[in-house]
Amino acid sequence: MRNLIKATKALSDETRIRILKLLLEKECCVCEVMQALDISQSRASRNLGILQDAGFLRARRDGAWIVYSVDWQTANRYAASLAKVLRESLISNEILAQDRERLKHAVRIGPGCRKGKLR
Amino acid sequence: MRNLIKATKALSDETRIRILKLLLEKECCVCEVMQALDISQSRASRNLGILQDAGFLRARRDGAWIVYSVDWQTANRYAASLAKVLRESLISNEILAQDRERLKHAVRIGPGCRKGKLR
DNA sequence: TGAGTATATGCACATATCTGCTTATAACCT
DNA sequence: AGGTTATAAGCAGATATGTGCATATACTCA
Repeated sequence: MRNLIKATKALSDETRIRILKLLLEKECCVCEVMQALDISQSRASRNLGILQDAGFLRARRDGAWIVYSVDWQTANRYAASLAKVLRESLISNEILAQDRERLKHAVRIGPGCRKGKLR
Repeated sequence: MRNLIKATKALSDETRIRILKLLLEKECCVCEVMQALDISQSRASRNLGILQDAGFLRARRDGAWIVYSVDWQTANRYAASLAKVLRESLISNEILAQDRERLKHAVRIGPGCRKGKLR
């Protein structure tokens, strides 16, 4: 029961739904997520952490970055079930379309990019 | 998106999961739910209302009682999807087994029964 | 090894959620 | 019609949640 609640709780927040829908398209590092959703670094990191803790995501290091992706082999079977539902949901949502669009132009240069520090 | 969040939020609470699992077995009135889960009347009523508002349940009057049941024809398609997931979940959960057991002995005599007013 | 940087986390605050208690509502049934 | 009763809802208090800001951590890469 605890696992199920953890999974549904994780999915009961708009920011996290947007993140998970994004990652269902393509794995991302934290700085790509924050650019795609146009949110702060701490907000992106924290919500990625919550999704990971709930069993939706796995993280791996890739050079300087930590890349998050959907964990279909998760230990939390409820997370996998819900991820499947989400995959078929919100197909033509405008907000999510914007997120995907911004992701196209996102670059892996770290959180500083949002402060105009594009070196 | 709002509908999806409403549905997941409704399912991110243990009391409501217990109620929905109970109603997946058999439709119930409020006083049966409070007896089965051993919770207060206001708590039962409020959480039934939240589940109904989220699209999981429908209510109909039956004599003196209002009977809640799972709404498979709900306007919120996400609620239906999640209800399907829940139907296959928590199959051998101990708490839910107890709820079902207490439901067997529940009677439709209203909320007063918990205060020893068994006339 | 050390400077630099991507990510995580502590803290504070605003807001939301859940519950019990109490009272209001509404519908039945005589 | 009116008393009775099942259910809903207002209120207050405790707890949980989401976020920004600032800082800590940890890893890379020269």
